[in-house]
Amino acid sequence: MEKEISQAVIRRMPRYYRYLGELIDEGVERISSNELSYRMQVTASQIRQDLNNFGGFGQQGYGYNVKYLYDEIGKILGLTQKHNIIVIGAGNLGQALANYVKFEKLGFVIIGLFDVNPALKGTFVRDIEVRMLDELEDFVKHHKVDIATLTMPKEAAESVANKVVDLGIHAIWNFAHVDLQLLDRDVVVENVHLSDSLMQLSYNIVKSRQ
Amino acid sequence: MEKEISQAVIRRMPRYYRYLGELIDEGVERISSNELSYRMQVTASQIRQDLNNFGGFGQQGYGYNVKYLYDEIGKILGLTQKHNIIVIGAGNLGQALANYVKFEKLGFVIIGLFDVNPALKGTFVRDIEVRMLDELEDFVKHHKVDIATLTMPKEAAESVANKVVDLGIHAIWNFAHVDLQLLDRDVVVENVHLSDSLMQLSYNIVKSRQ
DNA sequence: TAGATTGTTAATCGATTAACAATC
DNA sequence: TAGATTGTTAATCGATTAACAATC
Repeated sequence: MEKEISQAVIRRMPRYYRYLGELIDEGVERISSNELSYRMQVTASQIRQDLNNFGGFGQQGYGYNVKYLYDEIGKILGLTQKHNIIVIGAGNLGQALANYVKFEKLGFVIIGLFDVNPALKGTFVRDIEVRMLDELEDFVKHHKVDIATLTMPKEAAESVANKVVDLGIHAIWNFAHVDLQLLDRDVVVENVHLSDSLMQLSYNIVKSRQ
Repeated sequence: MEKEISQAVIRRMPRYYRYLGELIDEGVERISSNELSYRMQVTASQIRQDLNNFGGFGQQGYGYNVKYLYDEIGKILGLTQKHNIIVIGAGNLGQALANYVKFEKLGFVIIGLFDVNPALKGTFVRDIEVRMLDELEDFVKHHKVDIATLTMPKEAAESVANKVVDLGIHAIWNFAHVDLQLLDRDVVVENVHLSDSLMQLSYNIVKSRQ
């Protein structure tokens, strides 16, 4: 196996991707690590190190071809393939995510919305029908589902997460405010803990006042 | 000035806070760094190091008093004071956040919702009226606003961010998919880049398949 | 060719873990 | 007092930055 690439590096890749996309929009064809470092407020050294984890995308004396590098990072991030997403928990946050068209441009398409509240059954968010959670097994049989988004209350998250993995979904985007205990299960989890983010902001507010 | 505490440490504090809250709910009175490390899947050494950045909260031979430590971390994170929040951008995400009651338990209260779309003027989300953005200046004069949440399209984010700081709001919770350039401005920014999170998940999906 | 800039090795810095003396 | 466990120093590990030879 090749040497593992650290999550610190992975976390920075979407940002590179975003800046390169902006450069394309501006019509910039080539860029040096030095110019990019100035724009992004990171060191040129870090940019070159990060990119060289995945291969040599530049050319000495020239720099990087913007379009080429953009496409390569897209490949690295798996954006060349479509990702079908379901959202479990059709409350405010679930509906908000289902309404987000922006994700579709990156290849992430929400194809299903589930809840346990019978009052929501058959209602629509955009063109997505809200189904009952007990229909999930049948749904998964007929649709390819790549990612399950968890936007239900934290009490239910763990058991739903296990169910989802049982049904063959191997990626979870978790908004529930718990650490899912899925040890030894074949699943990758990405957490979005909004209240943690708010608390970090709060800390920095207090600090800035000192 | 005391030695700066790294953001790596700060990022972990809300998680400690959450676990200690759960321990209180379970009726646990005291806990050792070793027991806590087992629950949280981190090293006991890291827990003790992290906490000792802020002071000695434990007692040799005893461990940590759960309730006391919980309260102290709450103080560190600034949760003893109420934070008034406004949300700018009353689209899906903005409305979802305005509907989140959970944040209120932590002292974060959403007191205003703003947009530029006249169709939304005067509508309500929970008990929060949607106001037009040009009413913001007047609103800020009559209400204490601690945090401005940006949930508008990225094109507008930078100018709104500057306006908000001009009006005396010194904290921004930014959901717009841009890096706000607010150098030399007296403001703390916390970013939530949902599509970056999704791309990181996508990378890990591809990797797990190899 | 000469200048520019990468890819990569080496040096530094910071964060994590281990160890243990202090002490409850 | 003896055992337990912290607070803190020292050691290790990993990530970032600097330097420069390779090369376009």
